[in-house]
Amino acid sequence: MTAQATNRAPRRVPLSRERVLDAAIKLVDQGGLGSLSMRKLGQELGVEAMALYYHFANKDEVIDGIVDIVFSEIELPTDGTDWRTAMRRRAISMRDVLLRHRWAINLMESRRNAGPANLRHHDAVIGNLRAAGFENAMVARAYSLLDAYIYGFALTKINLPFDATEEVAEVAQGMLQRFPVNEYPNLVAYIAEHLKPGYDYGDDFEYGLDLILDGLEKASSTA
Amino acid sequence: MTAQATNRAPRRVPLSRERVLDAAIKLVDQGGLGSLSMRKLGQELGVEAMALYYHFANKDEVIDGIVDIVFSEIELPTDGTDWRTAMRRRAISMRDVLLRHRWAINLMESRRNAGPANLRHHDAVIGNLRAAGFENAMVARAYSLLDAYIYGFALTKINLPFDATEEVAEVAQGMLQRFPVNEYPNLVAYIAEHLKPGYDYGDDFEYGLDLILDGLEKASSTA
DNA sequence: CGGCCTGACTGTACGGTGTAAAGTTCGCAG
DNA sequence: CTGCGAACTTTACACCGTACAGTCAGGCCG
Repeated sequence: MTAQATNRAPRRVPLSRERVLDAAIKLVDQGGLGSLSMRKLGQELGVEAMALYYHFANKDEVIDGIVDIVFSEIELPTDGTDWRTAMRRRAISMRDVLLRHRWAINLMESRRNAGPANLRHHDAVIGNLRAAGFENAMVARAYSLLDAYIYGFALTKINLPFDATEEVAEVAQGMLQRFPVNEYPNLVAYIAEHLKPGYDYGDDFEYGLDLILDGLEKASSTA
Repeated sequence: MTAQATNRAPRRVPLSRERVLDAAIKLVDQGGLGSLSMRKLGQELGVEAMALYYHFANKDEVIDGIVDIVFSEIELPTDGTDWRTAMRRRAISMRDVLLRHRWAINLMESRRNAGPANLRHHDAVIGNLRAAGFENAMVARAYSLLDAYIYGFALTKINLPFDATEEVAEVAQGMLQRFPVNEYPNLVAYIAEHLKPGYDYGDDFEYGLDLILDGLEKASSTA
């Protein structure tokens, strides 16, 4: 039972891409992309920063990795689901994922090295639309429109400089206070009438989503 | 005619917020947000980095400034224009502006200190929709939907890791090469059939925009 | 068993970043 | 001429990504 008996474990479990990426996601979910530094990441793993470069070529490769993890969390269309249901579920799942990983939005479509989950996702969506009879031009339009809406919604919602509903009016008022009264009458009226506590900007997501799906359905049936 | 005669101009024209912001926009339009540093900005203006802190509290204030300049470039609805025309023109103008200042998208809705152009923009859009008879809840939905689409489209288009149409297929092929053949059959088929030279992803913007405007029009008329 | 190799990691260093704090210089008011 | 305040510079600090060289344990070969 002495320590050296059973070859007492290598002085430390070696790193792995997976362990590093998990730690990176944790860091970044907490403090945003800005709080992901190689030094902090190393610290989180009990290792010097430079150790990470044994497993990743550079920081970008780490980011590629966590982006693909985010993609893997989005619900894929299952075979045979009709396109409208599949797209609706995907959109809502994607919005949830993006809101859970607020840092990811800017990166999802910008990486030159798409990971397997990313490609799988695109493959499944395109497959579902093609199976539903959409021709290529229509696949492109539908996909572009839906993704733009989902990303854009997540982007605007995440970037809103307030979180809780209660604060909305306050922040808005604060912004306006620095300007002459009645400089922005419509904005003022709108805020006063509409931004009451209880209003959640996020509720409008499904309204817009269904409006878009309606439009696509009509377009695909008359084509 | 000697140099000291007419009080030979202060050793140098002093900085101004405007001059600084112009230089900042120039830097950032060329090399992205990442290439905006206080030192480079100072250098651009023939001044040490710390001189900027006499005119701006910090770098964030500089960014607030250039974001508001971007807002000021978006075409505002003019009084009396019917909402659909106004929204369509605004959307296209906004897309153009965002594509011209690719770095701005992430920042447009995230700044805690909205500038005057930003507020003026919101005021004008809300004013137009209200004048068209949209009630507050509908104003919120329409605005949210349109902005999400515009931002999302700009975001996905800008983030596309290729520029010229010609490259699209190549880049896509490059991504796929690292994976087993037939791992992503739908994606492969789609790329082969649709991403021919000549296809411009950006052309789909107006299709989606009109689909959304159609939906909003129907909703507002049946309300 | 001795020697060596190699996988995994550490140490040190360089040029970059934002910005706090103090020092400098110059035009102008008194 | 004095003094002051606006505008700018100097210096410094803590942090960043990462190049490059060094270290050290475990496994393999003779």
